[in-house]
Amino acid sequence: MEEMVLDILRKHNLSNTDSRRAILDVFLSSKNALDHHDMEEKTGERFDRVTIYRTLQTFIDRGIVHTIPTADNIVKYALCREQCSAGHHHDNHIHFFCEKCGTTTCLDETSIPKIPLPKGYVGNVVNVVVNGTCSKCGNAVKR
Amino acid sequence: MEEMVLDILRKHNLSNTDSRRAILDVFLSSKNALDHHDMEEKTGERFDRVTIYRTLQTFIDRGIVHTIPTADNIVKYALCREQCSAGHHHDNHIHFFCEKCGTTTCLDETSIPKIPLPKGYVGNVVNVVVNGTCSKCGNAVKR
DNA sequence: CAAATATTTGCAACTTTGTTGCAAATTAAT
DNA sequence: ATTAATTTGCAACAAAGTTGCAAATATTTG
Repeated sequence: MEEMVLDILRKHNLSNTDSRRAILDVFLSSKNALDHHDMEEKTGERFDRVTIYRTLQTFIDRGIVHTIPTADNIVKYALCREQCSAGHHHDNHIHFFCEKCGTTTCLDETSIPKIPLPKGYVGNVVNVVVNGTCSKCGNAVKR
Repeated sequence: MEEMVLDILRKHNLSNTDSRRAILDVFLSSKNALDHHDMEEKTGERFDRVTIYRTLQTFIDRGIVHTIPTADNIVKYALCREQCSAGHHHDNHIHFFCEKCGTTTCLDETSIPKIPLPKGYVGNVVNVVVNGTCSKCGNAVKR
């Protein structure tokens, strides 16, 4: 895990600092997307809010992390899986927002269908967020 | 136009007040989705921020307006077209966010394709936001 | 390895966005 | 026209996000 973190930093030409390592660690050990507040908490409150904002922004700029616009209007961040590069994100998966537990997940198994656009519109990145009940919360109900 | 506004209020059992009329007016005369700030501006700064927040919320609750989660993470509001009712939105169209001019538009001509979900997930509302270049900005480039 | 340079961090201060309680004003009902 | 219900604005607050700058840390170079 630690090796993975260093690898990511090296690959993207980022200097190896405490906060970057800590934040990447949190991402790697979390199944769900996280917001700024989660990140403060999970890094043990040992970094300034500003540092976290700036680190997340750096990761976005380098294509390490992408944001997910969810219905509750809090920016959530998640690791990019594939071929994202600086300034260009290609997260081709669907995001799922669970209305019961509030978690946002990247559905890596899925891919976004082709979206037909009216004449004159040129699409770039497509965001699909499905709101509903996740597998964990749905199963709980059946009991 | 004025008649339309009153009609909407009557249909949803809402009392006829200055701010509600003004805000509906703005929606009816705007092609794009608007955020809270836009709304303050376009109503001529004559309402308190709180009133605008509350009025927008009321409209959402009644199914008159829906929100659009965009990449820039500012809540944008737009009129519901079809069969939205209190507590249940059915906006089945795609939203388009223009990276050049920053406007968010409802593409009424479109509809959201069926999104296949992994086992265990139950979908409810699906949000599709395409980022790209809108017809206006794309044409401008060609010159 | 140490000095020089570049980058990153934390602090303070601030802006923007959104919320809540309550009294005054407006709207609707009788 | 009076009463009852709803809506508004104000004040105060909370949370989210940004900026400038000096101190601290990381990297480079000799």
